Amino acid sequence: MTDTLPSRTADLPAQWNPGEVEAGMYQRWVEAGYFTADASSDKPSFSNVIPPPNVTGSLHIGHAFEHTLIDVLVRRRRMQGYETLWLPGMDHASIAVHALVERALAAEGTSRREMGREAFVERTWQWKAEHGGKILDQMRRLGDSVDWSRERFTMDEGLSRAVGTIFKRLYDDGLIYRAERMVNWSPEMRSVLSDVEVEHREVEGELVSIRYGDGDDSVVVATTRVETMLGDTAIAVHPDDERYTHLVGREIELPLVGRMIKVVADEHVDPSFGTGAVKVTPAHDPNDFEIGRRHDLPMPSIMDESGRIANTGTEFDGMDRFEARVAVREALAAQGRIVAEKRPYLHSVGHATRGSKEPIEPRLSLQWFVKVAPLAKAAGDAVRDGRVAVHPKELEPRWFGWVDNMHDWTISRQLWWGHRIPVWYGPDGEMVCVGPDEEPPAGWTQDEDVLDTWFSSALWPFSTLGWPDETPDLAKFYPTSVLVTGYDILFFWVARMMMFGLYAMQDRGPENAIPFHTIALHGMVRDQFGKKMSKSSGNSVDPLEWMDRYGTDALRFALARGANPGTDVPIGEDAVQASRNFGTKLWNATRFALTNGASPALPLPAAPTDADRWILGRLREVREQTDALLEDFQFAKAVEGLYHFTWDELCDWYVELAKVQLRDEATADGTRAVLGHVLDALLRLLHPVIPFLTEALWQGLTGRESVVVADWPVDAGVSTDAAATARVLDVQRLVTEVRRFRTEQRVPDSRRIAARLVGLDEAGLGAHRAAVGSLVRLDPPGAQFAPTASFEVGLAGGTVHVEIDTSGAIDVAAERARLARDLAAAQKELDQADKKLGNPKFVEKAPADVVDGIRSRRAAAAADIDRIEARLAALPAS
RNA sequence: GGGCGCGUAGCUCAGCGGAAGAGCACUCGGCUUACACCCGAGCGGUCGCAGGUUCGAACCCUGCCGCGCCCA
Repeated sequence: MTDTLPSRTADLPAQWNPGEVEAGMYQRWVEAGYFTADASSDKPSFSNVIPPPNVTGSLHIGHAFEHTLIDVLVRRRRMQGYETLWLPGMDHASIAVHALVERALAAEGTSRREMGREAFVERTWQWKAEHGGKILDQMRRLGDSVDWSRERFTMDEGLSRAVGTIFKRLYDDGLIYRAERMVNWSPEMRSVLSDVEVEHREVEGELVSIRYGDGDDSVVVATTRVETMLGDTAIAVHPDDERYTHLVGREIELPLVGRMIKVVADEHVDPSFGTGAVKVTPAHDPNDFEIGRRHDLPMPSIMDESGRIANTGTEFDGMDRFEARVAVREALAAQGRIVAEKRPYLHSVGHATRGSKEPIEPRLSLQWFVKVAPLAKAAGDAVRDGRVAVHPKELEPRWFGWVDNMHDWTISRQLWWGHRIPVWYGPDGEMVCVGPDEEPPAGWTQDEDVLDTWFSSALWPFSTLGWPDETPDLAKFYPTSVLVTGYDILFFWVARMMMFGLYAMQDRGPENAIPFHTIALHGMVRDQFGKKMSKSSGNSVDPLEWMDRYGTDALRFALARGANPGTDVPIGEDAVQASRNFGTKLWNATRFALTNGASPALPLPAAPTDADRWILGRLREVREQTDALLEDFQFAKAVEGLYHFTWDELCDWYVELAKVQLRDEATADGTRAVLGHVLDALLRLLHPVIPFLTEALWQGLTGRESVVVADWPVDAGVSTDAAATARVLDVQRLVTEVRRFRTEQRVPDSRRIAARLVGLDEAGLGAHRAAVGSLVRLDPPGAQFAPTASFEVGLAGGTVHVEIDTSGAIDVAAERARLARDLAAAQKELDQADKKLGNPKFVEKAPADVVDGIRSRRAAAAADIDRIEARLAALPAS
């Protein structure tokens, strides 16, 4: 009886109302200091940095996904006794912020150039204070167990110092250089972009064929960017192309401009494309630039930084590039020089992925670069020699494909929001790189440009820990343990973090220079049909809405449950709802347990029942499996396993069996202990995934402070009992068969019917008579028991003969149909087994255990057939 | 054009050499004293196609068809 154990259900509301509880619960966790790391701790460390979100950003489903995975890892390690640090923060998103602030300025009728650098930067800080960092509050709603006391921003003083320090080192080592190169230019931002900030897309343009020169000395070339002809300095043909041999070395007049340009022979020209002759604009096309270098051609720039035609001395000067494209074509047409036009013509054009999204313009420009070859090689080697693991391993080729073929990285940006390049120029063109503690020579001027945001993000795993100073944090938490991020941005900051980490920390030796031991890659969140989410297709979702509707835990559970390593995660509202339902199920099961006096504080029974032994054994297996899967970043399988255990085993079977055991004084206390013990462990195992719900339930169950800082479940010394498990499985099989019979015979679920179970003792299930009766609502046979139907159920322990009084005639046709289905299944089984066993090569070559398995399956099938046929024969004719 | 990957139940996906699985959806029956956000029972698949290896192939190999992504 429950007399000695006060019911604690009173502590637990009948329903879980996440919206009312989550925020307060999170605040308590933060105030209790659970998430604050201690660098002086003796515990082993588990640290990771959040891949810094953009200061302009707000939480989207991809963040929710990534943060859920990280939080699962972090919360588990915390419970396992690690000194955990999950460090939050943001990057300053130079281009995105510029786009925002400049748009606001334009609306006010001014511009950054008008207001000047200092005022602009001030204005931008103000913008950040007012609007930046929405995502940080949203992280609180998600339950991220981050250490807010260590929050960082890439423009913080300390992090800026790190930027200056590494720039100086790289510069002094010759790994940063300034050069005039063909770059991706954004006329709208008036800045260069790096290769990874440009995305090539197929667009409909035009292909215009133009005749240069006249008569026998003329050549036809084709282009999609007609306006660039103003900057042509040559025509190139393949050296073996006999059509043009007579022209090579001669000069042809460039239409509209009047300049004489050379015809050059170059191996890289594809003679089969178009006319086999190409116009060469060295200052405005990467391929042409290379041709220009090989043939020492002039490289006049014909466009200014905002994409307007300039310095051609033609009427087109001052026109925008797209305007000029039309005007130049029309002018050429007027001269009869247009030979052909294809429109629309599908071709690939680079577009800015940040800020403006406009087509980028290849442009010759003086910029700062990082010489990546040695750094990228080190980044590749770290994975090659196993110092850094990539999970899942299948994505390693993607990593190598990138770092082994990396181009030099353009790090200067013609922007003001960011870290200004620490190079100063003297009056006579001298140049000096000034370190953080150094003073520039008087009268010298600093480079105008700022650094790419990723230059500072690349330092994130150590700049946030205090580098370049040798801080306790750095000593304790670097290298970080794992970087969880999407495979789609492996090239963005992950590669850069690796390069800079290995470089900056090289004094620590190869093992300890790495920024993280493991790169765990996840996929992208897609809609429920597997389609990419995007604003334009209208299928993107707001995670906050789902959190409002179903609670944070439901969202986290749904996301984690879909997280197979490195693959995309389709998710729809259905999945979130199903996860909410799971939480409710767990809630109700715990309430049931509490109502019945369950407690983990009770001693496990000295003489556990089969059901006790079974569920404790299963708990052990599930715990071990969960551990193994989480160690391998297999979130989906881990969560799925816990879902199955909770719902299909604990709730569907153990709780139902427990109801019987609780009615019996001999087993009641043991059941309370087992229920309490299993739920205690289960709630801990689930806590990293659904922190809020488990906290409420666990506190209710244990009366203790918080599951956040509870110990991760370990071996309780209970091993799986094979015999007890077999008996429980037999009970399940028997119960299911009787339920099936009841359903087919249309006996209402609520109606209790009398039945006799013959052979139960012989099958080893004597102790489960009451349980079976309870689970299928059977009454013991009374004095007047007169069965109207009977059937046999073959179990591992023996055959049980079920006699049932259905209080009337049975539906013979339904029973016959049921038996026929069973017979067909058994017959198929028998045939398959016979076929295998009839093959001498199978018996000879297959492993003995496989052959034995088939033999016993055959025997079982044969027995089933005999039984079913006998039963069919005994049925009255219908 | 080069590389990587994927085609398994209506949908989304596990399984990757020895009895075809899950969630959701669907059908039928149930307010059975934790839970109708639930319970019980069910329906549903020549595992893209064609060859090959093997005693045995959804799983390994080859080719083809279809679909993604990354890099040119």
